[in-house]
Amino acid sequence: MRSYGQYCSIARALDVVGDRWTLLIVRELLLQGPCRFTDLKKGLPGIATNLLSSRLRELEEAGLITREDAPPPVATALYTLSEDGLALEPVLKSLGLWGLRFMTDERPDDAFQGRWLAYAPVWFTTDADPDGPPVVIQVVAADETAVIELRDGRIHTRLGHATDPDLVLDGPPRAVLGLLTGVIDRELAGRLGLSVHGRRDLLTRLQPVTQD
Amino acid sequence: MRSYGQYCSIARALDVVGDRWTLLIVRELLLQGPCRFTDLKKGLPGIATNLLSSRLRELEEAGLITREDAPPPVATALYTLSEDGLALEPVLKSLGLWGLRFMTDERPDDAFQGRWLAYAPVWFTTDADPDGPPVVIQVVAADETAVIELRDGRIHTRLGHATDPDLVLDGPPRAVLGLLTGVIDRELAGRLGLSVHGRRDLLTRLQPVTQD
DNA sequence: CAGCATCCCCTCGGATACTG
DNA sequence: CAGTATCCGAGGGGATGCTG
Repeated sequence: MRSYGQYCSIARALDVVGDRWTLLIVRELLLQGPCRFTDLKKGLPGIATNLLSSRLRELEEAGLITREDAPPPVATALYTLSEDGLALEPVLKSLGLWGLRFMTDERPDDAFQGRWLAYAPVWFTTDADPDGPPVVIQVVAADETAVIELRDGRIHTRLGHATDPDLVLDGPPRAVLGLLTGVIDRELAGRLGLSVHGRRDLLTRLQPVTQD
Repeated sequence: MRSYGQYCSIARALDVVGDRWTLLIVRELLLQGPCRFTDLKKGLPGIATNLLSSRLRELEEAGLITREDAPPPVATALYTLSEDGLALEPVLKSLGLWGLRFMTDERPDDAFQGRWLAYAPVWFTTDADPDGPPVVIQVVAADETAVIELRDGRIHTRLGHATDPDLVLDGPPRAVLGLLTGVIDRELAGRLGLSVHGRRDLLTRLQPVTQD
């Protein structure tokens, strides 16, 4: 990216991560941890391979990622976020929190991945009753499944299925994620096709975080 | 900007503000308040006028700014951040905080403006002794002057000169801003050409903020 | 002079094909 | 699997011109 040529930390940050795709590559590395080329490509539907390889080179030159040859079982290059790269997490959080306001716009062709189902509750919600009993929520959206666990005031998520969840949410991504992140209410979620089974009272445990 | 086509709030945020110059336009509107076309152009050295006008149109369509015809004394259009636009402040703060790590790189041709001297302390530092006595610091860098006032735990800045400041910092932007934001120490600032007059002990009052 | 629109040129991004 | 090579169109930068 051409430099903005301004002695301002925002402009200098954008000199490094302002290129198209760059912040989404960092998102993938934050969500998945160290990745191979193909892992990144899968997580970034639509990116051209030449762009991905050139962005990875630029990120390495800027010191945001390191490229290592993985040990024998894998035998391929692994891209890992450096300390400077990991430090972008608050930037992606605030950007994603701001972007929630656009998640209700209907764009049926948008790609959707289970990982995005998993990180949203962790980054954008808090447990309203941190001292309350543990809760296990199963979420299903667009053939992707994830488990949200509330325990000790922390929110954990993982892909896959839960055994005996307290609450099950199933529906299109807009309905499930919209309700979880608080951008739509339960009534609208229902009209968008959300089905809820189990202890729906537990939904109040998840509260949208407020910025700063 | 071409959409990323992902149902992810980070990707959707970048669909709106990921274009080149867009976030810097928002920065100007946050720092200056409502602006005329020419105010923005002055604050964004290097932007082409056609790009500025097209970005302003896109920002208006996205609902981030409003365009109003100013009352008679000005008789020109005024661009103002909407609520959604103002909500980008935490994004710019976290981005700028992250970008501080690049402010020590020497790039002599970078443009520098007094406003950037003023916002850095407000966004990136806190008063380490909020109950301490009020402090007035005069900063001078690259012919730009600003006043930093610490009072009641708050940090205020304005462009211009102070009468009888407690402390005066004068030097190249890298030295002044680097020291204020904590990315370089006093010794290095001195070697970069910083001159300090007055109560240099007051410098400890300004502490870099930590992210999240 | 403020606020664009137009032009040219060149870089960048996107899609596809191809290789170690 | 992990990229590189290539082509083409879109977008950015810069200069200039137009309109009130």
